[in-house]
Amino acid sequence: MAETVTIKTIASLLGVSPSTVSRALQGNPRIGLRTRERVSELARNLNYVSNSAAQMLKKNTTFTVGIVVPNLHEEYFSLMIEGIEDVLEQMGFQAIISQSRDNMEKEKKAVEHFLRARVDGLLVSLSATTNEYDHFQKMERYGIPIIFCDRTPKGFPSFRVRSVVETGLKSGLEFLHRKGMRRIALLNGPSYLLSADERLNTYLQGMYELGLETSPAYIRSTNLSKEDTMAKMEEILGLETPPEAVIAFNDYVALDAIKVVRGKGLVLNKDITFLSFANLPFTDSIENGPIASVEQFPYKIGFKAGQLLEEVLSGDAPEYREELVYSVLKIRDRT
Amino acid sequence: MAETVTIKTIASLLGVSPSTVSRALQGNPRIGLRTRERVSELARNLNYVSNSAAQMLKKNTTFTVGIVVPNLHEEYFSLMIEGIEDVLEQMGFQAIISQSRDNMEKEKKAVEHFLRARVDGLLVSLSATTNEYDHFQKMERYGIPIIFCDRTPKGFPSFRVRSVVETGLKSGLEFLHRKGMRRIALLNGPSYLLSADERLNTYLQGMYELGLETSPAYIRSTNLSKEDTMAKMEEILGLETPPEAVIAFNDYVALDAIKVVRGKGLVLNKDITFLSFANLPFTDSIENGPIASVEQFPYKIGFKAGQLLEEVLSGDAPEYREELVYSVLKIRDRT
DNA sequence: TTTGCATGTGCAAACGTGTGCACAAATTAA
DNA sequence: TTAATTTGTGCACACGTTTGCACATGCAAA
Repeated sequence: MAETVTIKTIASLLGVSPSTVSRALQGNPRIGLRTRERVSELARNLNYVSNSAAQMLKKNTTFTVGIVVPNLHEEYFSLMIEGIEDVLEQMGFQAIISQSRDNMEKEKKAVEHFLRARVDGLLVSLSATTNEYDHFQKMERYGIPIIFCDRTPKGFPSFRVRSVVETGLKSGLEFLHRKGMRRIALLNGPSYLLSADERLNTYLQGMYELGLETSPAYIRSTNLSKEDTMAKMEEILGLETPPEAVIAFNDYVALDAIKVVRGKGLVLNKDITFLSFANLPFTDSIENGPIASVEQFPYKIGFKAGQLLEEVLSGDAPEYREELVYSVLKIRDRT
Repeated sequence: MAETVTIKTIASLLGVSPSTVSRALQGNPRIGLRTRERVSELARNLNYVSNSAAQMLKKNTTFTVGIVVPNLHEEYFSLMIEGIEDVLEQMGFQAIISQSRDNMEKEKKAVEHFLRARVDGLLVSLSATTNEYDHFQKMERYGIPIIFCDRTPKGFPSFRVRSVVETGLKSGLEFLHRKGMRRIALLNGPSYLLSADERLNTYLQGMYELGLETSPAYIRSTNLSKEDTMAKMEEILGLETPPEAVIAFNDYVALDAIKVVRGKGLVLNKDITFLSFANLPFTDSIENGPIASVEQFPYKIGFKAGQLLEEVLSGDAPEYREELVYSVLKIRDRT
């Protein structure tokens, strides 16, 4: 309908120059009070909104940061995003979000888009299939800082905020041990995720410290798809001596694995017990769900990541750094 | 680190003019093959990425659309987003997402940001607290089309894609009736949402058609916060003759309401039965959850909204239009 | 009177990219 | 030979905004 109104429109309508309008809108004290008021009133009436592309071109900053997460439906990530947004808001920054759907190509496209848009910073939780980091190097070559959140890359020096699984998982193993369980399996995530690595190492060390035996047959990794998770759970249950407890990579993996258990007519928390990660709000409502969860505080991870970005942007973080958020075991009542 | 590389960098390095580089990168056939190849090779080596702000300024288009949803953690919305993204992707558009957290002020800020960024279109699911539409009018005055998805405004003419609750809900009422239930309550959403309106009207009409009595005491609306939902459910259970069944605005409301029921020591699907909307994947795993759900096909809603936007952008949709997606009842096995 | 200093405004260039037009060189047609 | 055409490239301006600098006016101090 109406033509887009620019600073020039206002200028010619008021018989002043565009520069005066620009300064008036910025509240520059060198512009007379009367002019300033006339400008801002007309701007309001015409619904003037500045063109951020033009501003960006001049100022070389966008006050915008990009967020790339594997998906949006996992509450874990949306809580993380809320943590990030809460920091950004008080910095006066806007967040724009993209999901990679755990697909490296989509992740690359999203990153490329953000680079073209010249965001001031990037916060990333890696897609499960990402095994190249060229797209991130490109960003850094353009001087755009990247903070990796929780799903951090292996062997790629960077700023990162990570959840420490060790604290919560060791408590979990001790808890299962106290319950009398000895055969404990690990249904892990893909091996190229640091978080999967950490779970595995902690599991091995924890089992060793408790004097429990481990076996390669008890350790499986899923690519996080429902199909693969169910297949791997089948394998675990098909063993001559199946485990008494399974530690699942996260609640979603636990849910998919539980489907297999139910399908076989086994009784949860009796024939087999689950312990999981990422304490989702709705897991309380699941019939005989995981007996305990390792809470990782995703909101806090996002919040710290936002703060770290703020530091980096203000030049206070000269060196790559890693921030840690310690996990805690939450035991559920399953009587 | 490295300076940002522009078209000029490449031009001076190659001893040609910026315009030649620009044309070469666009594959303009007027540029000689040799030059074209030299340019694109150097561009690749320097990791050149075009500055979309500059492009936008010239071409007055961004190939970007904004999405504003109340929140990201409800799978309903993230599925809708996936539907939208799948259309946009094949159009060669990028989606950028913002959440309003059901807060009108945040919604306004997000919309304003998208206006400044001059997105080519906007897809919106209204925040639950939105009761003014000035920010949307502003967008339209700038010629940016808006498609409302599912949470559509009342009394504000617009393009919209809406779920039709009638089909699924009437089947639901008949289903409860066949199960022998007569006292059926409605725990509705906020009255300014069209979807709440439609649930109410369908409920009233359906009850009438089945010859069942209705009473104002059986009709409550929550603002969707956990606290309010629980309070309203308390009210319903506190009645002299509480209902045999409750129709909840959606699965989240049902979950919160179910907490109250459990807290009172009542037995689900015996003392009181729930029927709900928005068939979330995890509701299957809830102990004695809703006996049936009205499936609204959020992915389809998003997909249709994307297609409608495509039409509008290509000028094929001169008039405001409403697309409907019909709901269906999904009955769960609760033996 | 000149000088100095606010006060308020405009000019012009710049950010990175795209494009109409002109033009030079090479080729072909007459 | 000259004229017409093709092929390849550059100039200059535009998009909307910001900003260093100049300048014009008014007014007080020297």
